[in-house]
Amino acid sequence: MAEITKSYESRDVEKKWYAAWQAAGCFAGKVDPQAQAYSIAIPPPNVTGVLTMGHVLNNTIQDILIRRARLEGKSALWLPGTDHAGIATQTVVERQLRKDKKTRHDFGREKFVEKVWEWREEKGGIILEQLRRLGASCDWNRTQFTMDEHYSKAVLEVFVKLFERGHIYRGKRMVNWCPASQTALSDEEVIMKPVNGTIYRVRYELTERPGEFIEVKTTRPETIPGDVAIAVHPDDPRYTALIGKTVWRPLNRAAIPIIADAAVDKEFGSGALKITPAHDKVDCEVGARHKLPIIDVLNADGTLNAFAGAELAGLDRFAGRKKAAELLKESGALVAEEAYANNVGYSERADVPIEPRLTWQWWLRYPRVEEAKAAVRDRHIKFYPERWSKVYLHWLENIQDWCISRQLWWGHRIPVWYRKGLDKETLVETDLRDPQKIHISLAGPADPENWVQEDDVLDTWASSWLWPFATLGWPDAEKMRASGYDYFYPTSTLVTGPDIIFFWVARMIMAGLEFTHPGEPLEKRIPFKNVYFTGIIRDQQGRKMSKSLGNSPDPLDLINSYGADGLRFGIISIAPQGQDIRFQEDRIEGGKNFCNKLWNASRFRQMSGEMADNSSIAVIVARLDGAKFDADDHAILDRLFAVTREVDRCFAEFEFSAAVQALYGFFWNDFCDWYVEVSKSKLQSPDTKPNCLAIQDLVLRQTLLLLHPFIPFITEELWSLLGYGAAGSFLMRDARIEDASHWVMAIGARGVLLDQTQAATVENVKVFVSQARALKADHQLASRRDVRFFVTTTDAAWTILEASLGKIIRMAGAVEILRKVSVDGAPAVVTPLGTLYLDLASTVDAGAEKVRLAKELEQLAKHIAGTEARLGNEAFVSKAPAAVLEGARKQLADQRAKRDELTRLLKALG
RNA sequence: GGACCUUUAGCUCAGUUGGUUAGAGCGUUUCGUUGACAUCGAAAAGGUCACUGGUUCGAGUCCAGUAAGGUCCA
Repeated sequence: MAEITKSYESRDVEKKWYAAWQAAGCFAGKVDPQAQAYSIAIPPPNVTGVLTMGHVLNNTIQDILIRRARLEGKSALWLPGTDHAGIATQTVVERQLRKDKKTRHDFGREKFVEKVWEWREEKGGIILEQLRRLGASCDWNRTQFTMDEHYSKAVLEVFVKLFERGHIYRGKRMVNWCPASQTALSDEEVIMKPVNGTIYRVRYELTERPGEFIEVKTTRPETIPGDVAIAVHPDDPRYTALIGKTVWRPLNRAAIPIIADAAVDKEFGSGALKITPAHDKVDCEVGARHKLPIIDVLNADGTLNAFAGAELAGLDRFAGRKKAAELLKESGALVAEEAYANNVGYSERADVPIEPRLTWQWWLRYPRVEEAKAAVRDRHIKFYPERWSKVYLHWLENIQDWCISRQLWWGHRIPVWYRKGLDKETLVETDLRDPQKIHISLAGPADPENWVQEDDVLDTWASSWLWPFATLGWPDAEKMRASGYDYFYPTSTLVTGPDIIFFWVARMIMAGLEFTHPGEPLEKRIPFKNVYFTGIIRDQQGRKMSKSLGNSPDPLDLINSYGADGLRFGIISIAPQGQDIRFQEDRIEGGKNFCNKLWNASRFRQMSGEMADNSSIAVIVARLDGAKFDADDHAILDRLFAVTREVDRCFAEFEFSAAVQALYGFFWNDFCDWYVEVSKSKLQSPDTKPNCLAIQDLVLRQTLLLLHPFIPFITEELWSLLGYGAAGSFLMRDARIEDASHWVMAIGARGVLLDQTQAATVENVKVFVSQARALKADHQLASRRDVRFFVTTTDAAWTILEASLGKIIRMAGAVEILRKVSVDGAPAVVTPLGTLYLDLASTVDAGAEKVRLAKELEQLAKHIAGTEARLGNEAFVSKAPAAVLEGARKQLADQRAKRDELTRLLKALG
């Protein structure tokens, strides 16, 4: 067997095992009727994406779940893929074209889409390669892309079906228009941002009474040429007399009416509102109520058009705003400019202010809204943390129709054809149902020469909402059979960020309910049973990590410095369930250090004695010798089973950081700092050595199993180096994790019964050793190994000490520890196992020693007072549970005994 | 305006149903390379659990309110 080197070098190990796992097909998700299915569909990263810390956290958690499921004997599938990300990808390619001074229009639709595919072949999906570095055990043979032929068919079929079922309609409505990418956006893609801008007070002159004005406030003077009325509240006495009169529009001068509408806020500004139906949602509604014309003064790209008037036409909207203000000033219409803070909607992708714009779009009335609510409310789908279900339900309560069309070229082109020569502007709802005018199908019309296809594509989310089942072959029966749709759907767990709860999670639930397993119960149609929401990773200042801020470390750099396992362990250890995470690189370093600790403890085992057959639990257990068990042996196995149970609990409740912390504490403190140290005595005696090594083998084996989901590479390597697996087998694929009760039974069958009482004595021995060390340190002897201690104690306590004396002497750095009836004048410390004296009477500074003891006595007195007060309280004694009461009494007795001993020591010093 | 989250050691955070003297990592101080590991070991210092009230024999934990910071929705 290969020798374990002095330090763990992650790089080669990671490369070696990842290649080996892949070559052996360890990641393949297979239908196995004998085993329970466990499946996860990856949240498909954008095809343009590169790995961020958010991805690291998210995908590490998924890998943890998948690997744990494998160890539990489940048949696990982690399905990977990427999202075509309409706007993002189109923007990337357009930016590239711009370098050659070209636009997509220079190529035309077909050629441009070809270019995007070329880009994707060449540069897309880098992130999937990066996930491999992280150790992600995805079934790469199943990698999917939302624009794959099969997937596209699913998307278009869903469109056709939803249209047939009456959920889809075409309508001219106010949409969120992004002038940068020149497409409509859904409400979810608009981010409200507070903006410090200017509000303009503008006066409109009454046509019939020159010199009299009505004043309005607006943040958008450039849209004044689009004003078609001034509205006032019908109950506003200031304006009652003016309703029905007209005013002069101050830009692109024309007479417009003063109308009354209850939507006007009397308290805002002067109480009068300019009505610009083309550029504001409320105005549009007011305009419709009053049958006012619509004057659109903006082009699709956000520049002003001819309707804005000669002076403004051609200007960008922001330049136009300035110019409009100047023109108003010149004409005397501008009363004042005031600083003004308001919320402005920005395009999520392009980060420019959106324009409300009246356009024809395709809309979806969501299906299965009530069922989607019930699924989460009734816990068929469980959210972790649970509180996000409230956010989810609130959104569904107030759900609005979804604008699913996008004016892009990269995406799923909507499968709608219009009869040639038809005026799309005049189509009404009934025309959509007229096959002479509109053709809607997957295959397209039989006589394509007579038809023109819809230019728009679908919103990217209108493809990704099918992800959990379209990736399993839906709706193609043959593909569904081949990919195990019936076996793996519903998927087990979705791991994602709460920021896409509306974009994606809610929509997937509705899609799953609508399209999968028709007619069957809800539990079979939901797309996943659990949803785990990760926190957001922030920098030290608490800001979101983002490319533009440059505050996000490159995960690949971190992998190079700390290893993939170190990164995984570190990130999980700082990611409590549902809380945002403040990134600290030193925690990643801590992950690396832990790996090194694990490595070296294994190395110690290898150096301590011949490796015996470790290939199964049975053969290791067979080497245990119950007769040779001492308190430490009982204690370490007791702790091992406790941590096994704790990790079980953590997985059941999705508490990964708690699991990692429990394992860290167990392995570092209980095993390395104590058991390995006491082993050094036990290993010197041929009598205790074999049993001690067998226990180490058991502990290491179980620790590797428990840790594997978190740190897969190093555990696989050590599993192999310590001989736990048969040749050609893998921890990740072939090993099975045993629960604590299985262990208790296994060692019980060997005649070893865990003795809790003995195990408990170890805690006192630890305190004893610790206090002995502290006593040395107090007297500047910490580094000496030749100190003599005396102890005065009871027979019972001495029995415990005597049983471990060799180990204690070694651990405390003593030459000997002698029991005495009484000791005078030596520095002492009161431990749970008796009073411990340092044999240095001659050199003791009695004064300092008295100060030290007095301080301790003082603190103890406070505790005693507190305990006495509690026990003296009649209410406490009569109402507290017996166990608590008994505990308090025992505590008081111990505290008093210690006080008496300290008092005696103090007196002895004079 | 509505909803939710956070506030515990110098820093970042744990703290499960209320019950001994509130924990961890990092940082700090002192000591240490005795053959697993200096990516380490030992010892130590460090907290009015944001504030105010309430419930309770007992509150970091439950309830109400206040303040500060943050997120989402409108």
